[in-house]
Amino acid sequence: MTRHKKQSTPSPLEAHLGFWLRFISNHVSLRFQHLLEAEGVTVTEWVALRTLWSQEETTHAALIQTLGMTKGAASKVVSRLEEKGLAERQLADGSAREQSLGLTTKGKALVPLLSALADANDAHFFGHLPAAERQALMQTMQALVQHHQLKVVPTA
Amino acid sequence: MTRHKKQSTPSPLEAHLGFWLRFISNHVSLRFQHLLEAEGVTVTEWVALRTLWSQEETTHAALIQTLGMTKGAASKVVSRLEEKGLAERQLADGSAREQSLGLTTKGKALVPLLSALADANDAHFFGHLPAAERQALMQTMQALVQHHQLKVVPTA
DNA sequence: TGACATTGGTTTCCTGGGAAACTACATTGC
DNA sequence: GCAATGTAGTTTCCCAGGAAACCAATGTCA
Repeated sequence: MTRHKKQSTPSPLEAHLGFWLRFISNHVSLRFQHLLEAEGVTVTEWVALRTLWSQEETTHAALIQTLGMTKGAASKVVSRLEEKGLAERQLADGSAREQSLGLTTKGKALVPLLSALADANDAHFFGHLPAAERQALMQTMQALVQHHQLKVVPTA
Repeated sequence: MTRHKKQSTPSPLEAHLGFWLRFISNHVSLRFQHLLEAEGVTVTEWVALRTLWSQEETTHAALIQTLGMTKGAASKVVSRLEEKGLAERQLADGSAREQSLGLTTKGKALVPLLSALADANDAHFFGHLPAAERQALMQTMQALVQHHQLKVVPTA
């Protein structure tokens, strides 16, 4: 935190909460990425799949929202999923342009499996914490989102 | 967390602590990135600069450590810093291969400024929290690192 | 109805990082 | 002394994502 006296030396990296969050977050994501690898899917693809799973009909725009990526990137994600036979685009009713995205049966079958991996990964990293602390941590994070009105995950 | 009964529906993304950490972390990094942009420097470059600042003499290997990147990528970072006139490589004494890295005067001058930005960014995101909570959060993060013996930031 | 603006989605170009091949120095063992 | 092996650092190739140009369908307003 900034103090009023002039700092004689620039604050070290580890002085910042941002540093530690990034540190942990990267580890968590990286491990998850390795888990997913076995299923031939990337983390972003997982997010997309999970999103498509919840809503039977999803628009491209909605996907962009939850993915927190540019529309160009999102478009490519969908293409990849299509190539892997997990999702498919089709034109939305009454439009020759907007598309509705959905999972293939293969995709639908895969999601629960991936979800289990996500659970496992979270358990691996945080399972040893007392439930109260886990709860508190999640609370804090959500409060931050709230406080700053953070809208969409920028994949940064 | 995994329950013993079979889940009827795959757990949503937001059920995972990893999700929230990534969410916040990305926002924090992204904003910092924008701040740095004005100075023509990326986040990784900042990390490298700050590291070089602490030790008057840094080896390439040491840099790789703190950057948490492959040696190839690290090498490129150094090259970029060199092009920007912020750092320089030179052969370590008594070796025709190992190099010692250091900041140029321009680089040395820049670090405190960037450091201030890092402080400001952290303050922006976490400054409103009571000191105790900030403390607790950092504690939790560091405990996680400890518990899992996390070694190096994988930039993922 | 027809010009213009808007909007959904794709494509192209560029950048940063990982993987692995590669180069040149260094070390070890004979 | 010199082959074989190891090691520091660079380079090449590839992939994912952002930015912005682009294309086509839609909406709007005169």
